[in-house]
Amino acid sequence: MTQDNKYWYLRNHKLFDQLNSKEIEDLCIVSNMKNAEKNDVIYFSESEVKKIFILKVGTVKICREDESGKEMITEMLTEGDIFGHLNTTGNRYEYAKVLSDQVKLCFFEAPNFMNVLQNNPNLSLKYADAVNEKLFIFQQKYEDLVFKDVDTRVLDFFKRYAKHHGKNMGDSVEMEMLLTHQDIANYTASSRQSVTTIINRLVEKGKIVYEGRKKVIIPNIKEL
Amino acid sequence: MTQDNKYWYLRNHKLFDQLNSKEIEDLCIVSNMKNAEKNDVIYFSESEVKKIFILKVGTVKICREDESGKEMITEMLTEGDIFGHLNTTGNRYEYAKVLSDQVKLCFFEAPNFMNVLQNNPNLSLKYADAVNEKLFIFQQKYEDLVFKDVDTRVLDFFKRYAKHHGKNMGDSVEMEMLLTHQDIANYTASSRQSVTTIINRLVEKGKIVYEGRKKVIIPNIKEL
DNA sequence: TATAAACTGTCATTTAAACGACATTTTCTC
DNA sequence: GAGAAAATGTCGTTTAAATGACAGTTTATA
Repeated sequence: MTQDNKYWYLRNHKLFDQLNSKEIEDLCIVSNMKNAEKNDVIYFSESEVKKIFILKVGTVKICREDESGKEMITEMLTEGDIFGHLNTTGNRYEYAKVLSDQVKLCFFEAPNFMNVLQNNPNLSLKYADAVNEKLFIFQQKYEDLVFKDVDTRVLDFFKRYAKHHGKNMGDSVEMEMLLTHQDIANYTASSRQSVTTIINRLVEKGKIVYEGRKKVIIPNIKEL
Repeated sequence: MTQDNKYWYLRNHKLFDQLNSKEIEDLCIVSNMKNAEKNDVIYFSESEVKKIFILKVGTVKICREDESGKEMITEMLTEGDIFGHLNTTGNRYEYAKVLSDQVKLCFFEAPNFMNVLQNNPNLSLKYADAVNEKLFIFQQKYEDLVFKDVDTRVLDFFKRYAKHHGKNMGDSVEMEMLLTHQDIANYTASSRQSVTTIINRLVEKGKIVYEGRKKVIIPNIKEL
């Protein structure tokens, strides 16, 4: 990964698009690039140094586990998304695992990133915005878990997945399915068997179509 | 509420403690103070102008409802806490209701607050921190809802309530209970009847003591 | 201070969804 | 391409917790 690539990537990220060339160059100096592949764990919340990651290519899941090892997927992230933590306060054990064949990402060590923030009010605001957006998503997830039943949550999962990971072809959406039923269960706070049953009902109704296990087509996203 | 009171309040809030006198004065100009009393609704997410509130005195609950009117309490806030929204993106219907006899609060209209943020990188960072803290809390709430059963969630509620609303007297904690069983149910994503039963079990075990309905004592917070 | 309204207590009943168990299918790997 | 491993499909069973119903208690208010 050359310095030039790094430069252009940062330049084109929504967080940094208002920085001038000098500022981007400063960012370049404190940023690192990294590649990883399927099933790699690329981030531990318990690691020595706090880091902020920005996904450039690929898809990862962010997971937590309870004492018994039961996994929960808190986020599915893709191009342009950020994860990791700046401040060290009370963040529970959490890790990121690669779902796509490849990921490319860029990361900063927290203290370095903080320094840059300190000198760029606009960037700080954008960072606050990004955190705010995540806050909204989690508030919504929480609300969904309280108010909605499993069927609805799984349906919502497909809508959201289609939005973030699908290719639109008119009303229909085509997508590569990177998650197993168990993963979908872990994401929707449900069980593997329930997910299987719900998906099969959706397939029977023609709302979604599976071509093998890895490719899903939603014939009409509006009627899902 | 005189200008002086306003000044001292802002001056002593953690968000603003690094601003100089001139900056605090600027904040004063765009800030408003407001009093309200028990059961008043002081904030609607759907109101015309987006606002940021800072609680000075008292306790409020932040609620959401589903279509059928079922209430969920997302947050219990007290002195120094902030709520409301800066950006307008997709925040669902949400309101704040006063629980204590009195509240005093201070608020900014979003655009004004943004202006101040824009010129104070340190303040932006602190604001980002505050949002981050909220994010952590919601991630934790989500995790608890996925992994923990009702008994544990209600117990956790008492621990948290003791921490934020209790007076410590050595190992014991004394607190004014501002919530009904129904409120606790709405906060813990549970039912009124379950909460009643669980509380009575805790009382039988001597873990908590009720003096009337409004005063609760936890004899030994460490053994709760 | 009487009456209504809100809150709490305690049942039995229902229900959504997890769980266990095992068969079948697909994918991986040697 | 055969065997192992992972993923999916389909049941019956279990379970945690909601719900409904009604009685008792406290608090509000007229």
